Amino acid sequence: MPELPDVESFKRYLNKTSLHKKIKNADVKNSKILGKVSPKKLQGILKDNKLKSSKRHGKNLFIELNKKWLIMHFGMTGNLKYYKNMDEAPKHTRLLINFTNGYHLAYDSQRMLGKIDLINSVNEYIERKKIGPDPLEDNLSSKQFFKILENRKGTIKSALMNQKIIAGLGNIYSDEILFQTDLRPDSALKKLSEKDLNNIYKKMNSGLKKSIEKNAEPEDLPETYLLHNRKEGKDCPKCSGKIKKKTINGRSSYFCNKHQKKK
DNA sequence: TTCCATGTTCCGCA
DNA sequence: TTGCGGAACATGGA
Repeated sequence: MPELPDVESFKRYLNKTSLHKKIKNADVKNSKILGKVSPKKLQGILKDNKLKSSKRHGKNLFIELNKKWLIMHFGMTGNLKYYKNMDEAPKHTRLLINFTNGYHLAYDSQRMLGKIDLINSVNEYIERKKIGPDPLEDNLSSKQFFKILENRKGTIKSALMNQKIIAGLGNIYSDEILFQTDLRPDSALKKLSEKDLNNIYKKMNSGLKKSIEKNAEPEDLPETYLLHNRKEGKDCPKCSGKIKKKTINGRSSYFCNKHQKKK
């Protein structure tokens, strides 16, 4: 799940459910999901604290505490859930925050590919990790978009997925954007015209916004989206073509063999 | 049993 | 320096 629209949905969910509530205590269920912070320190800081505000940049969710920020990355299988009764607890809870009102907020992660850490400054973190601009949060213009892709080698797909170039797109949304732009994911970046890049820019923005509008629920997205048939050999949701699969940058890419052209 | 999965990082090589 | 392939991480569904 967790690409930009999913993390944005987590953020809104967190804001709606968990901000400004007094934390009774917190429980690190599996310390492998922690970065540098120790379970003891994290639990100590969360105890009697409040979640004050939240920010998102790319696939990262930042949650403000007193003078500190909690950073959550969701990996491939991360999720947040706010609930009251313990029988609703998600199966793979790795961090559990218990509020004094009797409710709980669980960070769930089946495959544990995500990370939770404690940092001092959001901007400092983004700079240090060299994370690129967020298309929505940073209001990225088409001009800036051209500029950050300028003089880069490789395929358009790997550029879109590279968090250091642009933050938030993953495997599914990169494929989706290129599907809607009629370009094959293995097209060479330097062969794309300004018009191609402008199309990608537009589809990226409209696609991300549309998905956020629908809380990143795939079933609520238009039937013409690739994600409904993102499997080798399936029918193209847009034309009479068939879906093909190719490994690009170590990830499976899916595209229509008919309406998507390689440049 | 084997393959694959919405992510990131590290290594070796070109 | 940049980019790519492959592997590793840990878990479960098909």
